[in-house]
Amino acid sequence: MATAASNHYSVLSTPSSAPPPPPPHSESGSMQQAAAYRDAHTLLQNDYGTLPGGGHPLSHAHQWITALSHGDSGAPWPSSPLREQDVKPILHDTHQQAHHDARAWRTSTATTHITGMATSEGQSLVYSQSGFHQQHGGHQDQSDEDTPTSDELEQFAKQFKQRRIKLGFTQADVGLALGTLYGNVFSQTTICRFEALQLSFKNMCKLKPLLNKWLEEADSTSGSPTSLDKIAAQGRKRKKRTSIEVGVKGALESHFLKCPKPGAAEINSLADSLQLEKEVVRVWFCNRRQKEKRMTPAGGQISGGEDMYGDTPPHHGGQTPVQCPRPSFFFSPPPPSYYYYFWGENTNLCRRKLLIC
DNA sequence: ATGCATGAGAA
DNA sequence: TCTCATGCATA
Repeated sequence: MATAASNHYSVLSTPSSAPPPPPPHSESGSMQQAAAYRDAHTLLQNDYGTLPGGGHPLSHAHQWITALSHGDSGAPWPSSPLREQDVKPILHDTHQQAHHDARAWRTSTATTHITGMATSEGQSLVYSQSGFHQQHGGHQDQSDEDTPTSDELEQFAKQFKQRRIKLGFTQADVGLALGTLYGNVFSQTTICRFEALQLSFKNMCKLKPLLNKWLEEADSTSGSPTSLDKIAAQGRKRKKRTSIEVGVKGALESHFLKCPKPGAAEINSLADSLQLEKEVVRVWFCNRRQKEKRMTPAGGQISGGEDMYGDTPPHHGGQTPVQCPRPSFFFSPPPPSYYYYFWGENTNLCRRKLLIC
């Protein structure tokens, strides 16, 4: 089953050699570029701005590529190493990031001294991953230079989102703007995750300065329209997204609970029994683990340690890693359907609860 | 908003 | 082979 990838790989190619990324020109008016671009594209693309999360019926820049795609059957995906789309923003700048990782996320209460606007902090996200404190020991302040605390990040994210929406920009717009402004393009996805605190702490720290700059730009600037230069899409083939069936997914979840880090052999047999490509299974576990490490779970709350399955290296030692072959009590054999429902979106939450109990 | 995927770098 | 940052594609 598992409606695996239908042999169709979208090919995104740009005939002409894609024009180089926007030069790090003056920052001033650059902001408008995105706006202009947005306007222009609003007419061409469907828009994402209408996302329930608070989007505006604006545009949705990053999908401009799809418009250029043209079928190119056959060839298995990894044929073209030409991956320009995943424009890896090479931000070497922003302090090579401290050692802290996702785990450093929002720990205890911490100091919530945000410089930004007031946001009803009534929902305290609880993506605490155990109890790690960030080293705001010696120098704390976050400006852009120092490592912000998770609370600061949280506040900033909220503030950012609010401002962004007020200014009438979509997440995609911002992503593009970052490209025109600083040469680092980001997708709607990334901006979205930033706002939702679904990135690793480290990643959040890296993006914050950029978004902050953008915010300042956007705030200050008002008119001056500018050219809309942007990065053109590059061609490449991408495996069509595999759609894993609910049932299969449940099975995977089940295995994940027992062993979040299955070995090759295990993956193989799993893939075999579930009738999935081995690679798909492998990737699924990778993504699942990654998801587990993010601070904000789907539901928006969580509050446990990250290493419940002890996959993390000798990091912040001391913890008692729940090794792979963990006691299997709750995932005995109730009817699958039950499980699916049980896990749903809040796998993290559920699991933690269970673990705590 | 999120699931599956890619690729660089690390282990 | 994993982690991590990131994004296309899709719900």
